[in-house]
This record gives sequence, structure tokens and C-alpha cells, in this order.
Amino acid sequence: MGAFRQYGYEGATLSRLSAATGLERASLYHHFPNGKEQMARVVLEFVKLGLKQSILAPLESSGDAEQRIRSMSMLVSDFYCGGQQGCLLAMFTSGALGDIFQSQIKDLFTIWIDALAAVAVETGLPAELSRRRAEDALIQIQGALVLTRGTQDQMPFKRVISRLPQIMLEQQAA
Amino acid sequence: MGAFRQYGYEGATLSRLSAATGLERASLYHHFPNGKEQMARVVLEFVKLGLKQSILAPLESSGDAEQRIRSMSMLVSDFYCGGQQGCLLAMFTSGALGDIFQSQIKDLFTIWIDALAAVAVETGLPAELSRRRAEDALIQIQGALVLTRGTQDQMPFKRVISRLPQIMLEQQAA
DNA sequence: GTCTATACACCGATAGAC
DNA sequence: GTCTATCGGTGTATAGAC
Repeated sequence: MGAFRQYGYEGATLSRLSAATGLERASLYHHFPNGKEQMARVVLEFVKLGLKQSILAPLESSGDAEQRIRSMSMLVSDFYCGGQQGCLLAMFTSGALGDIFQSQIKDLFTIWIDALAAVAVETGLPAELSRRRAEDALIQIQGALVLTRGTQDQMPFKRVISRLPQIMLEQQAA
Repeated sequence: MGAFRQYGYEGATLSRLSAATGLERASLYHHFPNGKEQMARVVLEFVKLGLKQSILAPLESSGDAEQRIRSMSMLVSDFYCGGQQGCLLAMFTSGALGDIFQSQIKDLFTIWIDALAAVAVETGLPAELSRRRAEDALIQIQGALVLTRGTQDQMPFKRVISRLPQIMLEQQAA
């Protein structure tokens, strides 16, 4: 998975995947008969599982909504190494790949947005506004990743992470 | 330029660049003796010029600050085709490329942030806050591009575009 | 299941005719 | 300045021994 994340789909050559897994190129085709595209699909499924079972898990616990969002924020920050690591989803939306992995990518974003929106709804916000807030949260996470990597400055990402509860839950209009 | 933007650095093969320019691969080496890397650098310089002379031009005009930001927003929306086109800068921050084009990318983001911050300063906002607002604006533009492409829904991008003046100029604390 | 060996296409890049 | 032809290297993928 690391190879796809670090180098993107085109840059994740079988040689790099071989080096990352310890298996020879030919052996990879035993596990993934449909080649590189299948490997990427499995990685996306793996990411989906990780998103659900790790990052989004705190959102479904009980307790203070703000605290739950803060817990997710910490996991997000760790997952992206404080903004130094890029987002696989963002990389796979680029270029001609969007056509190939579109539905899987969309699925992942939807899961994330729905989970965040559900928390906002719990606090009494209207459904439509909650969804917009959840989208805003993801916009800022993804944008902060781009800017932090582009400017070599971790501050934007850190700022967004600490601001997430406010983005989701502040009561005034937005 | 379109090839790099659509396919990314690795995906912009010389064959595609040849097709996009109408020149044979060998002819490209006459104009860019240092090969593909040089082509990408020239593209980035071209983008820099376009950013300054087109997108950021309204910010330096006179008149209402909000109106100037709105003018830039329109140009940004057109440039990214309502969010359907990805951002070259974001693509080039990914993978091992960050090391090669890092300084040029950083330069471009800095120019954009400084130009936006200057407008906020004009309206009486403190310098530090203005800079944060400018960073926030870019975060949301970049994040909206990712989300819009990832979810196949233009709404997030449109929402961010229309919200840009507010992000930059609202007077209350943030 | 993993390996070595290999097939074939395409990559970035160069030489040299015109 | 643009082309055809070609280089060495690497890409994805397959065959077959073990």
C-alpha cells in the first residue's frame, strides 16, 4: 500500500511493489492475477476497511460529539503524518485514473462524509447543513494536505486539524 | 501544458506530449534539450506567468476588496472548469516529484498567498491574520478540487468559490 | 507459492538525414 | 527545426521449473 501512496498509480511500478512486499514481480501475479489494476483495487478496499475500523470508529462511540471529532482528528493527523504524507484518494482522482477507480473513490469519500454528518445531526443540526459541514471538513483536510506539502509548512495542516470540531459543530449559521 | 495537467508528470509521456504539441518526440528535444524534466519546469514557469497576469491581476486593481476577490474567484472557477480540471500544483507535490519541483511549487503557492493576503491587509486586517485567511482560501480551493473530482459533484467547488470573499474578509475572529 | 527467465511494448533520449 | 530510425532501459505480464 505504501508504494501506491508514495508514488501514485503510475509511479508504483511492479519493481517498487516487489521491493515493498519482498515478493518477486512474478509472485505478485499469483496473488493478483489481474495485475496492477487489481492490486490498486485491493489497496483501495484495504484503505476503506482502515477508514471504517480505525479513523471513523471514534465517531460511532458514545459521549461528547466534540470529543469524538477530536479523536478522529488525532487519527487523521497520525495517518497523514502531520500532513507530510499525501492522500491516496486525492492521487487517484487525477488523470485518466479517475475513470478507472472513480466508483471506489466516490464510495470512500461518501462513507467519510456520512459518518461525519451523522455526528453533526446528533447535536441537533439539520441534515442538510450537517452534510455541508461534513463536506467542508473533508475539503479542509484535503486542501490542507495539498498546501502543507506544497509549501513545506506543517502549520496549515495542524491548524485545520485543530479546527475540525469547530467546522463541524459551531452553532451559528454557515 | 494540458498533458501534464491531465496525466501528471509520470503519465505525461513523450508520446502524449508529442500528440499534444503536434511535434515528434525527437523535435521536442530540440526545444527542450534537457528532456522531460525541463518541459515540466517550463510548464510551471508558464503557469506562474498565467497566475500572475491573469488570475491575480484583479487583486491588484483598485476598487472594492470584496469585488476584486470575487473577480479572482470567477477566473479560478473558469481555470479549473468548475472543479472538473485538477490542479497541476497539487499533482506535482505527490510522490518523489516533490523533491524535484519543490521550490517552484512553493514559489507559486507563495505568490498566490501573498497576493490574497495583501488584499486582506488593505481592508484593515492584521498582517498575520490576513496571511492565515489567504492560506485558508487556498486550502479550500485545493480541497474543493479534490472533493469535487472525488465525488463527481460540482457543488463543493461552487460553494467554495462563492464563499471566498467571506473567507478572506469577514471581520469577526477566526 | 515463489522463483528464474523471458516476451513484448513503451519509456526517455540520441544520431543523423533532410 | 523537423523528421525517421534506433538505442538501452524499464514497464507490465507470462511460462515453466522447483
